[in-house]
Amino acid sequence: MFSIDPMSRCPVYEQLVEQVETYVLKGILKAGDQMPSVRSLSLTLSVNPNTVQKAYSELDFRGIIQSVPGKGCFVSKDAFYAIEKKKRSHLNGLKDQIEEMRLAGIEKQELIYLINQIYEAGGKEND
Amino acid sequence: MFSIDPMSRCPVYEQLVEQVETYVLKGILKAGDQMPSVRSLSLTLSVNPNTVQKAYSELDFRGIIQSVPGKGCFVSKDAFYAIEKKKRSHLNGLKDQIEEMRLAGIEKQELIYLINQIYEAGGKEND
DNA sequence: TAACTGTACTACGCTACATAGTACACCTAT
DNA sequence: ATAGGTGTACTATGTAGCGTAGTACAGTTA
Repeated sequence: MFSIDPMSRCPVYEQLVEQVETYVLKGILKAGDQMPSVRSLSLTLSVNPNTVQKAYSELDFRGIIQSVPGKGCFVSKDAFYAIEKKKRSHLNGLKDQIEEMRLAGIEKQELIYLINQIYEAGGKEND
Repeated sequence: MFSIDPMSRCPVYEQLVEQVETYVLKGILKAGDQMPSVRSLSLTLSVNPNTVQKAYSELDFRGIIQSVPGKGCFVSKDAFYAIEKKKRSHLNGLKDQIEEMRLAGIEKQELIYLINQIYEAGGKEND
């Protein structure tokens, strides 16, 4: 379910965090679902338990999972809402990138086309 | 002309590279313009000459400036084209981010509105 | 000649990241 | 109660990237 690219410039623990968020958004991980244990996931991904623990700790801090000592880690009830809220706050970052695209001569119509493509394809996926 | 945020997680030399690119896109830096010398810019920004040199080396590698030993560094003739080409290749990265926005429930119309806002404001800037 | 330019190199310190190992407290099934 | 799972905390080590410091060399220009 999870995959890691050790050669990426992005830290392993951060890759894990982002994958969990994406899976929650896609509905693959749902509220109440139990996450793999720190030790089992570290074996699966061939990384150190501390690295997984760091990712889980960050996810807990963000309110996406809830850690229960002795039992396990579970997807938080408000996980989707927490991520949605974060993504929405990142609209400003997206704005800056689009501005760079405009400066680089990318036409407005190209971006509109891109968006249409994504939203149409996304809708079809759920058919 | 240039400014650095030492507290940013983004390396200083990378901040410099991005600023030069942005200035070229905005037309503030034009082909043939001479860049500040490695040593003078390092004094202005209170960073090490090696850090500036690393940025200039990267810009040279990207074809955005041309280093001439003994004379100085000059904005390349094809600087704008090189950056435009790079930005266009980053459309895929933008696509992934928009897809994330869609998954997070951001409406298509919100993004369209954002784009309209940016392209209209950008046009007015040149009046 | 002197002062500027870019370039190259070594050395040091700092931080982030990842690993390794150990230990503790909690829960649960046996 | 015991054993084995769970999350958590801690120290120690190694590596890589980044930034700084200092020095040196070659080319250009006034």
